[in-house]
Amino acid sequence: MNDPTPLLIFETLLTAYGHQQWWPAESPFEMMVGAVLTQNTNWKNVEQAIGNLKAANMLDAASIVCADHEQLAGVIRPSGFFNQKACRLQLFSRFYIAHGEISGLRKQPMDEMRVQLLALSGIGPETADSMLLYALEKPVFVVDAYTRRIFTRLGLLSGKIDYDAIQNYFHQQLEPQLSLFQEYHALIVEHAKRHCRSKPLCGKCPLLNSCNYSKQ
DNA sequence: ACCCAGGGTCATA
DNA sequence: TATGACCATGGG
Repeated sequence: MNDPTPLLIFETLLTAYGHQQWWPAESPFEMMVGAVLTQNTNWKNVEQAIGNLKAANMLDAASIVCADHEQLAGVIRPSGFFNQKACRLQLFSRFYIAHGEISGLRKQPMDEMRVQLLALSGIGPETADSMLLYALEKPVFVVDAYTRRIFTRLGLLSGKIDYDAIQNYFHQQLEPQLSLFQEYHALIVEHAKRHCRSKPLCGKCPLLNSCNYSKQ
């Protein structure tokens, strides 16, 4: 069988899992806060932290900027790395206000916005791209650890390759369509949740049909 | 008791 | 530039 294309993998995942409703958040700002809180952290923990922010009536940029560090850290405690993340949220919230909140951010060209997000301490490529894709509605492909793992196993990516190179690969292989990129990343996360977390292969993996899945 | 999770930064060589 | 240490909670 020929190598599967990224589009074929997408269709396989979509058929297997159906349409995902992503990102789970009630507002763009909540989405961006979630992007920081979920760094190397289980989403369940993030839900608690966001629930705490809502309960404290602190889920807006002004409240986060004005909050006392200790208080903010305490509120987001369940998400782990709470000291770091409190600083990151305050830094980002200041940026968010300074740039005209969501409408201001959405007016910026995608590449410029990406550079500016990356310039903030605590926002790396995956966090920046998640924000661009789900809050600012720019068609960027989000690369996460699962993406790397899955496509390496499929034999479509080599092990030694950095974030931007992987992203370039998908940008070349797919039409830059917002809904496609939003759905694709969501499906990859959903796939990882169901399969291949600790165990590499389970018999029900929908990607088993897609040729080389298993090598490495 | 160990491993992982919807990463990123910083110090060291 | 390329590893390693570090951040920290909650669930399997």
